Amino acid sequence: MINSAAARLKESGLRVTAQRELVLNALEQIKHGTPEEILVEVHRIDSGVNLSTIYRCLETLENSKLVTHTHLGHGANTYHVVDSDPHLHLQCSKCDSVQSIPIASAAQAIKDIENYSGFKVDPNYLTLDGLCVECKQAG
Amino acid sequence: MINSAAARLKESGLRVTAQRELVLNALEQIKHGTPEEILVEVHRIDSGVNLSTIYRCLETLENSKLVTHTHLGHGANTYHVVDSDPHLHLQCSKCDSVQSIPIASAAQAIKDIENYSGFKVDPNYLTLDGLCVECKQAG
DNA sequence: CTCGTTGCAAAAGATTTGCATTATG
DNA sequence: CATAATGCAAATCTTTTGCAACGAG
Repeated sequence: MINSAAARLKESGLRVTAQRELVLNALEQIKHGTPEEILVEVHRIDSGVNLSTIYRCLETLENSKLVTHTHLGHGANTYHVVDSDPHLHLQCSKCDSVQSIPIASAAQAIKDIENYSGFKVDPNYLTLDGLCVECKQAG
Repeated sequence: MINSAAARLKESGLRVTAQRELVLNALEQIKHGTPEEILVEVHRIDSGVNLSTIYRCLETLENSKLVTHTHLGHGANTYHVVDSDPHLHLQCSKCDSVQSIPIASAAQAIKDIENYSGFKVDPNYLTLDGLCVECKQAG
């Protein structure tokens, strides 16, 4: 837990609602997940929360930079909390497993890309496809 | 044009159909696009082609490595032809513009990430979000 | 000719929206 | 108490699938 969900909402100037706290806490539990997966986690605490509320909360939280999302693989979007230790995602195109690694491991490389392109890269959104260790060996 | 669409299909052991040629040629024209955008381009030549055929063609072509796709931004999937000069995509989160840069500029980045994680990265799928030059200056 | 491919329509899945109700500040 | 957020149901958008007709090899 970085900081209480309520505190982070307040800092961002957002209303503190039970649902938003639940979404933030759920994301901290599961690290990353689709709206559907987040709903399941939220329902462990309060089964009355609606899917469209999850979507709306995620949109609000993303606007306030409390969460971000990436497009993992071929499925639905995946959201995760923004924290002090940004990371990038590696997804295996064979088994769909997702691995997170600290952004530092690619920091210099990202600088190279920025210098080359003039682009300001947002590493929170970075997702790479490829083969994980297991599938690489198996294949 | 890298090689005639029909020739590439034949090389890959695929049946040569008008629709597949149209999809390949459309992708060469527009460089990258969603199934819907590809349909529009294909319809300039033959307005009888069905959207589901576009989806099926793309799937087939992707299986044979003639095209790949990435998840750009917040919208639908984007497909592009595979050519001899692989590139990665940079998408601006503000204006949604897409810039392609040669893979070489990220080669070291990818090596670093592979060394760190054990992952075998497929750079054809790589898309970075961030701010393009214009929006960076504007913002 | 045979079997893969296509068109069409319907189904399935994901996300968004209108509106009445509830709850925060 | 005013206004933003929520629940619910319906609408929308994207992608997939069953099936009969068509076309490549």
